[in-house]
Amino acid sequence: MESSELRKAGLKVTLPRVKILNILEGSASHHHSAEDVYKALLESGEDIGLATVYRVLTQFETAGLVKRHHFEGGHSVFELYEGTHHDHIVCVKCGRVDEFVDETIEQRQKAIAGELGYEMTDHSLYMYGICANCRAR
Amino acid sequence: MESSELRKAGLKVTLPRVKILNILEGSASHHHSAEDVYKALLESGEDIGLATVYRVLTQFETAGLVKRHHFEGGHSVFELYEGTHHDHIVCVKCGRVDEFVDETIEQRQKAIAGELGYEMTDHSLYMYGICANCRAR
DNA sequence: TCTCAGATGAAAAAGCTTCTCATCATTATC
DNA sequence: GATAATGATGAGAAGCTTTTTCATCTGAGA
Ligand SMILES: [Mn+2]
Ligand SMILES: [Mn+2]
Ligand SMILES: [Zn+2]
Ligand SMILES: [Zn+2]
Repeated sequence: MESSELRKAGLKVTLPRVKILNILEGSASHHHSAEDVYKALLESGEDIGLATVYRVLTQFETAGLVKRHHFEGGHSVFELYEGTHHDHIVCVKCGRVDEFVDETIEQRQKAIAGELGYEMTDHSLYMYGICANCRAR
Repeated sequence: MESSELRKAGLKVTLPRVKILNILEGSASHHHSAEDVYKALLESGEDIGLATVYRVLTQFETAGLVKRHHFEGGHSVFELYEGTHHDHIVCVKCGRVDEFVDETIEQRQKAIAGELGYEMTDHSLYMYGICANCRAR
C-alpha cells in the first residue's frame, strides 16, 4: 500500500501524493512528464494543481521513489525507481522508449571517470533512433 | 577565414555570424551557452541581440558547424563541431568539462540499438562526478 | 477534538528559447 | 558603383516548462 512508502520517505500521506503514486504505479508506460501525470489526474476526476504535481514529483525524486530523466525536447520525465539503474533508447518518430543495461558500458564508464580523475556520482546515456515499427512503414 | 565557412554553409556573411564564429573559435573553453556567447559579444563591444545569438547558433547547428548539448540544468550548450564525436564528463562542483571517446562504448551502443530493432540516429552520454581538483580541497 | 507544522491551489513569476515584424545589410545584377 | 531582391537583424512580445508566493486547508499527534 502506498501510505507506507510515503511514511517511510518522511512525507505526510496526502491525497495528491497517493493519487500521483497510484498513477506512476498503475500505468502501462514507465515514463511520464509532469503534464502527463497532471492530465491523468484530471481524467480521473481529481482536482490537483500542476504546481502540486511538480512539487510532489520533486519530493519523490529526493526521497528516492522516482528517477528524473532529461530526454531531448526540454522537459523532464519521471519513472518509478525500482532499485536498479538502466539506460534508454528513444524512437524519434513515435516516442517509444526501450530500456537496457549493459555491463560492459557500465564498467567502461567507471574506468574512464577514474582515468580522468573523477569520482563519478551519476551518468546518463540516451540513444535516439528509429524503431522497427516506424521503419516498417 | 570565417566567411568561406559561412558561404559553404549557404549563409550570408553578416557581422553577427562572423563575430559569433570568432568567439566559438577563439575561446579557451569549448562549451558555451547562448548567454555566454551573448555576454562575450557585449564585452567586446558588439551590440547584437540575444535573439540573433539563438538564431545563429541554431543555424550553425543545422549547417553542421556546431553541436548542441543538453547538460543538466535545462539549457543548451554549443561547441564547434570538429568532425568527430566525443562524450562528456562534467564536474558537479566546479563545472569543469572533460571530453573522451571510448570505442568499446561506441560499439556496444550500436550493437544494443541493433538488438532492440533501432536504427540509431544519435546518442548522448554524460557522466557527472567530482573532479580531482574539487576533491583535493 | 484541538492544534499546528506542513501541504495545497491559484496565480504570478522565473528562466530559457522562439516568434513577430518593421527596419537594415548583403548579394546578385546591371 | 548603383539598384533590386532576398535574407538577416534587433527589440520586444510571446511560449513553454518549471518554481515561487501566499492565503487557505488538511493530516497527524496530543
Ligand atoms: Mn526507464
Ligand atoms: Mn565537447
Ligand atoms: Zn518508433
Ligand atoms: Zn571540479
